[in-house]
Amino acid sequence: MLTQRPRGTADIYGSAIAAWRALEEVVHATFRAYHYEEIRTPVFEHTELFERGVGETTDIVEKEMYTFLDRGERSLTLRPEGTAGVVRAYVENKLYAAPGAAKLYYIGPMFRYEKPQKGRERQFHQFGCEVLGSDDPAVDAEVIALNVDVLNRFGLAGLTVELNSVGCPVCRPEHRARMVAVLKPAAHRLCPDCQRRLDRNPLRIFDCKRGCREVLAELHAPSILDALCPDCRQHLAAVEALLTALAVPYVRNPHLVRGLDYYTRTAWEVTAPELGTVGGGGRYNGLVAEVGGPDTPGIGFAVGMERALLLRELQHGPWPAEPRLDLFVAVADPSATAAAMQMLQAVRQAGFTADRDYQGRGLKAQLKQADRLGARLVAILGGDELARGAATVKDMASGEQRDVPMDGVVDLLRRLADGAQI
RNA sequence: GUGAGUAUGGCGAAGUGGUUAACGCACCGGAUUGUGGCUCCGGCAUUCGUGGGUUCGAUUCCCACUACUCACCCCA
Repeated sequence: MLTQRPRGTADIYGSAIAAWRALEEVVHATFRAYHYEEIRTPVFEHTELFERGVGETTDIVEKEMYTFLDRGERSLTLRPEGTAGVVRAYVENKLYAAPGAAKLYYIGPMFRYEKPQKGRERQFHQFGCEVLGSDDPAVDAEVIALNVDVLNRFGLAGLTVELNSVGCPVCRPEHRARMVAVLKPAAHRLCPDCQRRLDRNPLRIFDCKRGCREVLAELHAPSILDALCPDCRQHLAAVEALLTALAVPYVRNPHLVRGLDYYTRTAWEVTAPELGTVGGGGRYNGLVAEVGGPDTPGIGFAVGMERALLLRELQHGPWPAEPRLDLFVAVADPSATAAAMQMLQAVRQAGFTADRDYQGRGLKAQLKQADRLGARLVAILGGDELARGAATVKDMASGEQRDVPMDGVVDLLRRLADGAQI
């Protein structure tokens, strides 16, 4: 146990880091282009925030939260998703007082107590955004376009936007009641999972893979799209028209249900054939009021970063190796240690990457190491060089070597960087 | 929460109820004095996830536990 990470967590290091940083850079650059501001909220919040904000009956709240008491007997929970914390911060800091809609994005770790499998961990990472203060369908369309754009910028292809409307407090309860009324008498014909869904989330039965859909068809169970109220219907139509205008390809999926209770109207998922869901989002017009703020419409999405990275690797293979080392300093004699360190520091401070051996290995082994590290140049420093006041500098690609004054190595590197030959 | 599979050196991977647990890669050292990539030679698991049991004897058989992987559920 002592040397084993907790289940469902990962150490991210080595060759994986480059891919992570690249993704993070794409995220920041994309949100900057759309004029979003980053917000960093705590990784833990009061448990009630998630209970209210995510929904008491969701899987997340019922069985997936990392909840603990702190020393002051407060119940705190490691955030299982990003929206609740951002909405809380929006209300607490009165960001609604600023003119216009608030456009916020976040990036960071989330925590859910789940059984790990491919693309699913207990500590995972999401980036996402929230737009608070506008009910304009143009915002829906822009946020969906942004959701796709950021993934495309990361090099992901073949993504599909699945789009649906889950209605609003006016039309959803009605639809739900009609579904239950139709299905309840036939409950015994549904699979055990769907019998539970009937009470919890009847819309999900449309997604059943075990034949329950046939029962739905036979009973003419109502589709949510047919049950939408005029306002919701109009909103959806406007969003679709704008997506088309933006050339964002999407498919309607009337069975798409977002897991969290706070969603209203627009709901979507971005999926990849290789992996399934990479990200998803929706509108949540009741959430801000639910957590005690002014009645404010909102919309947002989240993308699973592990999944984006996984997909990137499936589509393009392993991330290319890190850039090579500009200079390796081989210490051929301990008496040259100080001179070697001076050279290293000078080269590093000039903006190049440089390294040496710390194991006290022989010159041969140091050259071998330099080769493995992909060093462009190796500077050999020993008794001879000290006496001469010049390092023996070897070009590892050509094998040629020549004497270079101790303080001339930076200059040489600069010339090489400009394309000169050694 | 349900189901299935797997656990052998840094990594990959053979193997058998019984003296010294293959092999490949990596790593370390050497093959001329202070010089890499190729080649050659040598070194590198008192030990086979952990704990029990069966047995004269178990890494190989049984049980439990733990971890990992995959699927379901759900989701990112």
